[in-house]
Amino acid sequence: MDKCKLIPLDKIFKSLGDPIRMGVIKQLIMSETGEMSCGSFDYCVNKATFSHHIKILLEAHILCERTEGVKKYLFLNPSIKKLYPGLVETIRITIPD
Amino acid sequence: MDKCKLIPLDKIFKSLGDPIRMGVIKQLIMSETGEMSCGSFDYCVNKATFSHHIKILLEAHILCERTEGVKKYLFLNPSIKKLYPGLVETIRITIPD
DNA sequence: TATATTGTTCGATATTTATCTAACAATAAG
DNA sequence: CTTATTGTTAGATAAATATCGAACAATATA
Repeated sequence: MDKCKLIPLDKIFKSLGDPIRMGVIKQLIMSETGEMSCGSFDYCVNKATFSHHIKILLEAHILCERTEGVKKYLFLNPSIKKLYPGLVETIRITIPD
Repeated sequence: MDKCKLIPLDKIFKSLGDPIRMGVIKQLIMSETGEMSCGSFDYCVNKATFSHHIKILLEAHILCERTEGVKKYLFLNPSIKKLYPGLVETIRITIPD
């Protein structure tokens, strides 16, 4: 739970400092259910590259995953919003209405 | 003023995603006057390298500068706090008391 | 069992980034 | 005018990162 406290904020920022990864977060924020399978995101790179970016977000503990059959569903780590409430809000206000 | 709106958030995050640059922001937040000269920061790299990191923060418009004689004083861009109030607060809560 | 779907891993490559030393520029002080 | 202070720039190098194609693994379906 408090594992996120152990993740230096600069590592979190670093993981968010990429347009593709930021796109993932924004799409999750905008999603109805709060979770999306890897293949359901909009992205403009090879799927291997996309997988690489997802891995980075998972390792920064910004995302959590849930496997169902052959699909892997991703969602924002609820602890992040608790520990750094201003972080998700900052991203949210950059999403056009 | 609203020039910051034009800076994509992922670029801002990227500029913050480095321990040295994060150190600069934290030291400014903790400073009495809100501004510090380049040479007055604590850092553990060559001064040329440090200058490089400062440049990145300036280009991300997170910092502003003011020159006085041979010294250059740096301070947080006031617009950042207005546009992204959660951002500075997120950094602040990671600073030990 | 054979095929399709979903996602990861491997190996290679190109780009970006961090870092240093040395030289430089601008101001200040003697 | 000479020297010290403060910070930047140039050039070189090493490390990290992004990217892709191809092969793979696991599950689902026909």
